[in-house]
Amino acid sequence: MTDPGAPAAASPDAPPTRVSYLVFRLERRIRACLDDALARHGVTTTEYMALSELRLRDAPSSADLARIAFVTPQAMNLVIRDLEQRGLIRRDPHPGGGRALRARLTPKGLSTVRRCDHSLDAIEAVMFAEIDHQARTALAETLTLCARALRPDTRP
Amino acid sequence: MTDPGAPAAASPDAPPTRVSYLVFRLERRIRACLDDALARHGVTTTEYMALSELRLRDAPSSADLARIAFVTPQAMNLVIRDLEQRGLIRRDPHPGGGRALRARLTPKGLSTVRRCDHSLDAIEAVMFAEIDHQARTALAETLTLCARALRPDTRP
DNA sequence: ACCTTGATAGCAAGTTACTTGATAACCACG
DNA sequence: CGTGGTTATCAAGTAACTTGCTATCAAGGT
Repeated sequence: MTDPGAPAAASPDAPPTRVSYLVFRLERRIRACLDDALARHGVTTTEYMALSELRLRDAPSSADLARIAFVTPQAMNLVIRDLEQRGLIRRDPHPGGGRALRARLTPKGLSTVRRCDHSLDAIEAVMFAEIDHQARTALAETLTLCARALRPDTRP
Repeated sequence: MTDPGAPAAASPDAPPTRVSYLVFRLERRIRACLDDALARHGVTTTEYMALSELRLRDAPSSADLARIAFVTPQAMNLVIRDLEQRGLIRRDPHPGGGRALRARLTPKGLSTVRRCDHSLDAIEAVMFAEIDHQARTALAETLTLCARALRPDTRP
């Protein structure tokens, strides 16, 4: 059978493979593996990403998280409210008043995100098996620069 | 207002940013830009990827394309049939018999995919503005290796 | 001949992770 | 006091998948 990874020739003008396309493909692969692994912990990849961001930041609101993840406030709110109902996070009104609710991980949420981390560690170990340390850091750096260049909000 | 790009401190144990997460974020950004640009040409990102693959390969069937893109045959079939109805591709029965239909780009499909290429060129130009040529090739190479490592089908 | 096997195309329904649009609460400002 | 900005939340819709099923076609085994 034809190898799905190799172009298999037969093209009049051969356009080079786009980096964007490589990003799409890799994202699909990681997500498929991660969805599968996280299902055993009862969370989705989207939820895991929100939980990770909550651990990293200082009690952001749902709208803050939406800006971070480049999604609409409504989309993030659905995720956050679901996580709250399942006891993985809790939300308190902002001390300075206002309508914003500051979200934090509960102990249960923290232990969940730690278990998910181990699942992702296993996937990245496979993914990076043939990649040396220098190439990994170069990859992370370049990906960060690319994402920053495509930001909609113009920043310094 | 908080910068959504920087972690903004305040975390007990600071876990390092995962490469997977960087891939997810960049994919989201590229897709948002590309969906927007391709809408003017009347195709979606998914359709554009299928059209690109059709230009690169020698008249694959819908099932072939599904394997290439890591989706189910049904999912790819929906895309292919829609593209056929819109006259961007045509399908002929396989000369060796069988049920498979070999898909090819029509002239209209080819000109469409070329116009889409220019849209993607513009996006990648922005994305790579601060990235030198060596880092770009290193990025492409590492992404390819990572995707290959996560393949479900074991190949040499 | 007959029947399974394997690969394909196609239909139907359901899911996930979003989207836009609208409503309402809350604060600060002029 | 009203006006604008930010937030949460409800409602409906969409893109891009998924699983499950059926039907067609060719090749191989008995």
